[in-house]
Amino acid sequence: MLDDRKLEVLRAIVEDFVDTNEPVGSKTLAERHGLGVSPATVRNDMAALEDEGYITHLHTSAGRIPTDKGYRLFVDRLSQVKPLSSAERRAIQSFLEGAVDLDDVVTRSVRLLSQLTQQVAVVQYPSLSRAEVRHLEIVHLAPNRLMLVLITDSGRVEQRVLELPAVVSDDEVSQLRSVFGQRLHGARLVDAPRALSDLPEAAPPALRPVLTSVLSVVLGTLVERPEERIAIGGTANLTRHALDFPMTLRPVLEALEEQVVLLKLIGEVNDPTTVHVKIGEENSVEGLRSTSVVTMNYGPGGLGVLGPTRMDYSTNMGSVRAVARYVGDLLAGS
Amino acid sequence: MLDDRKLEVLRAIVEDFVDTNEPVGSKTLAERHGLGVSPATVRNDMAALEDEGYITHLHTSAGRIPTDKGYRLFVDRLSQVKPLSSAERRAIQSFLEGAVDLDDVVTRSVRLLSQLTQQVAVVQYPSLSRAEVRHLEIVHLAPNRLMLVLITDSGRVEQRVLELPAVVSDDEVSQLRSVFGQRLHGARLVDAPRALSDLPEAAPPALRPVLTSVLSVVLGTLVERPEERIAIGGTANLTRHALDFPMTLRPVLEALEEQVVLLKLIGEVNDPTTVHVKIGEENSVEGLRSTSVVTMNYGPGGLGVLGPTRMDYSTNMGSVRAVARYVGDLLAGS
DNA sequence: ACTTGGCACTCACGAGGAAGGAGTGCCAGT
DNA sequence: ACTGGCACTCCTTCCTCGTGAGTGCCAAGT
Repeated sequence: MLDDRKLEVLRAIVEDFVDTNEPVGSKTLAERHGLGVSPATVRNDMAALEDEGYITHLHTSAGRIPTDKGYRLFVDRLSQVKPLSSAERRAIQSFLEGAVDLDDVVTRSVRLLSQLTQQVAVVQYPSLSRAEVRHLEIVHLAPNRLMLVLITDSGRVEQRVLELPAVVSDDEVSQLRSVFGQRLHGARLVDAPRALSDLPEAAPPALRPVLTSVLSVVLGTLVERPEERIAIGGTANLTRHALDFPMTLRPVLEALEEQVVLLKLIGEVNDPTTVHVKIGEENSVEGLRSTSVVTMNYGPGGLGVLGPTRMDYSTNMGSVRAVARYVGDLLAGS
Repeated sequence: MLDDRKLEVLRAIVEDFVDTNEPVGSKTLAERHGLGVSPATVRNDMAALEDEGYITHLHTSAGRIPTDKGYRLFVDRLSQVKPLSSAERRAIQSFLEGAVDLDDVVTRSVRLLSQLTQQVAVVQYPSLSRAEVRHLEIVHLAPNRLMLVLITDSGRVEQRVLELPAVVSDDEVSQLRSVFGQRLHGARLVDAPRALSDLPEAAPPALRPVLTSVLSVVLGTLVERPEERIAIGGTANLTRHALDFPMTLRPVLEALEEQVVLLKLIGEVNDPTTVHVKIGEENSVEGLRSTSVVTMNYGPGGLGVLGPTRMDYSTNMGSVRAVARYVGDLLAGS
């Protein structure tokens, strides 16, 4: 059905359209790309491609533009992830190496990605659930008030304030500290419930009420529904491609304000080691049906970029992959 | 020069224009607002107002619209901060009371403000410099690596990782901990340099090298250039008023991505107890010359909203003031 | 001295129409 | 299976013209 030349025509259409943002006609296409056939032949191929749903045209006498299905085929079979230039690699490296803490790494990654791709960039903080506990600090804020500060191996710091039903002494707090410290140090957060399950019985009776409160906070807010954080940047780039958005930017901007949506974007990844692309209607999020998302995991979290379906997939996939790898290495090494 | 009726005409123009987003003409104005004079009279007043620079028109046969100067006069002399309805007050209260930690307070405030005003909301995290130290924790991550976790009275938590030139023992770390703890507890961060100035001499010689490193990080990164954080939300609201932006949203979105710019917006406040308005050209930030900003301090930080100059100043000022007060109370009480 | 009705003038805006042109689909020829 | 030719579609651009909202100014009224 789709012989090699038809695929070549599709590739040419996608590349031309991405480049010029104008529906591409048979004549210009046959000229510009060295297909070695006449416009008429290209027209026939185009008609076939249109029958299969890979391209459309807005009205009878307009050029063709790729459909979501067309982009999909292009990404899957016709394009390759484009490696970055060595200059770009160096830029990434030096830019990310300057980061002083996790917040900084994430912030810089967002900037970097949005500047490299000229799209909206999204970076998830390392997920808590898969993280290892490096330190759990219990701070005695007030007689009946504690603050838990959890530090993970990826450098993330989470805190929770906790009101106790009864007053506790400094001494009891340091007992708590050592008990939790011993049990949790080096444990992964998902394993915490198991590691802590027999705590109440094992502890001295006097400590139990406090211990149970603290335990429930640790398990409840840190393990069961760990707070996922996400950084976003480069929203201004949306206006750069404003022409590509059929209606307005409104729904897109609205969707991008929802943490849940962003997590969904980044989280829906099957294979954690490759770049992943969602195109237009493939997005489960209403309001992002006219956008494409390129994502990848860097290990304990994900990152990616979002832009119009008419984007340079090869390059963007390259950038996302490169940044994901650098960030992954950076976090693993620290 | 500007008698009462002229001022009344200006108010009517501003209110009408904010309401309808259409240049307002003498006839409709004389009808809709009970001015008790004929259109011709209104026209004369308009001509006077235009001579003074309070209003303009885009072309000869179009209605009048307020200039920045006109809005300024309106805000200063013709409008009052509009108190919120009791329903709104209750909504704010219940919405903010649900917050569990500082991050949550800030995030919720941003949402709240952007929803109340239908504009872009900006909330600064409580500034570190004015904050009191509640706790400084020193965590021994690795033999030659420490993490400092600073907790302030406003609930803010800052961390810094610190590489030491030499290996330190757990014992030394706990000494450090107690030394810093004693000196800093309850001190304001701006007073830290004084409180810590004689530390190296007072400490046991063996501890000095480490102590100096830690000291320099505390002073350098936490005191001298404390990291200001800012949360922003409701960007999608910009598209709601897209018609009001002469060019595109681009420069506005770009400006909003700069932390520095946001800080400038919120920071340039003289009187910390009242609502503050910057209108159009009054904004020192290029790119925000077509926007107005309504801000107020809530105590250790500031917050505000940003929108087109054509905004409902009375209501927005009311919302900003109300939220600032609630947030201020909330943080002071915790 | 201020206010008012009248009146000519300006100018954005939308409708209607024609010319231009890019691009298609189809067919017959090689 | 490819190609050139050709009629057709229909978007785009440009023009014109009528309409109406709104103004500025003047002379008359209070």
